[in-house]
Amino acid sequence: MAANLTPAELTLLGLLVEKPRHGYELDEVIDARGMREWTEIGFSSIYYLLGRLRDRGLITEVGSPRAGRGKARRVYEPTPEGRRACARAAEAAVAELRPVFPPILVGLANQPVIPPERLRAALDRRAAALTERIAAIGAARDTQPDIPDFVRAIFDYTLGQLEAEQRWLDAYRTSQESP
Amino acid sequence: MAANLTPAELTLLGLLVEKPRHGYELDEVIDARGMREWTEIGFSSIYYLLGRLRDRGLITEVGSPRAGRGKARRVYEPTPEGRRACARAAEAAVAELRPVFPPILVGLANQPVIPPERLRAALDRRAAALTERIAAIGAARDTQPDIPDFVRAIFDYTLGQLEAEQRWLDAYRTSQESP
DNA sequence: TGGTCGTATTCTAGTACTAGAATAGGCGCT
DNA sequence: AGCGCCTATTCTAGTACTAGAATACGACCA
Repeated sequence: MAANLTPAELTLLGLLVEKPRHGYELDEVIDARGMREWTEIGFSSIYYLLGRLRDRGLITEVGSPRAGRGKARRVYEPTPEGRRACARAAEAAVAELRPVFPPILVGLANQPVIPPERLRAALDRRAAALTERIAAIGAARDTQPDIPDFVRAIFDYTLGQLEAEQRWLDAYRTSQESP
Repeated sequence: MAANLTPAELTLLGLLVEKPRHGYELDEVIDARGMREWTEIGFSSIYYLLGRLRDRGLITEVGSPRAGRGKARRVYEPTPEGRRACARAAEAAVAELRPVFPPILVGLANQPVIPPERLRAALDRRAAALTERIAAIGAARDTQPDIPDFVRAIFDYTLGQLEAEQRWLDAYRTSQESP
């Protein structure tokens, strides 16, 4: 049994399950869907990851159509084993509670070394960024017409986390104000 | 100006600002405070990271006391530059809103490939794990007597995130039940 | 005095990943 | 035909990190 897929591998494999694609196209899709930031898949790692998935027998080259000018593309699609691995990995990712601790926690752990006024300013900056991002994500969710159920779930999850952070931050800032 | 510190580097440096320590002791402290999981600092990377911090002039060896039997320890303490870097990095970590996207999002993005009954079971498992962890963290926070303010903040932040996820999960599960 | 125990560090070899340059190769134009 | 152009892939060299084995070395004990 192959080792589990990393989040990045699962992401690419999932896009290939959706439909066969070639490397360059994967890069474009990642951009188009705004997945660049959170998947942390850089351009240069796409071919590398594709190579690994292929070596593990999870995807296979399905043909090399040529589009207008340009070098021949290598289009990949998942093998049956790849489809199974994708479902298994997605299921595991949904079930596994592996809290990911954002850098702010490390920052808070070192809070005593930050001069108080700088700490306050840093918290203010975070609050502003938070408000802005919540608005942006809310807008993205509400303006798009026919979001599939599962995409809406991603928006909602993210918004829930951000709003929880906002509440925490409000409480923490007031508690700092009057010690 | 040195590049920014990674979370792992900031963690170690922060522990050294607290008080001078040697490698083995850092490993013990990380265990004792339950930081192993979320900092993701393995034993074997401690000396590696210490070496890098030293090469960058952020810490310096302060002596090699010997304790009972055993090889000479190398005790490090931060340099003035190291203290500054620590404060700067901690401040940046507090201010910077860099959402960290947990694997569940990748799982949700691939939700359509998961058979419905397996998805439901996976969500159930997550709910159980979530309840358990919330209870454990709540207990840890409330049973310890004199938690410093900033440590309580870390607990509260984490609890807030987990509870938000719990609310989301409840809503999502019921929405799945009756499509 | 020599063995072995416990503590702490260092070394070795390997994996994973990344940035950016180099390359491949057909298309369209003149 | 030949030349530049555009698309897409592949290569090169390096960084970062990790697991686990190997080593160092004084203390303690027979």
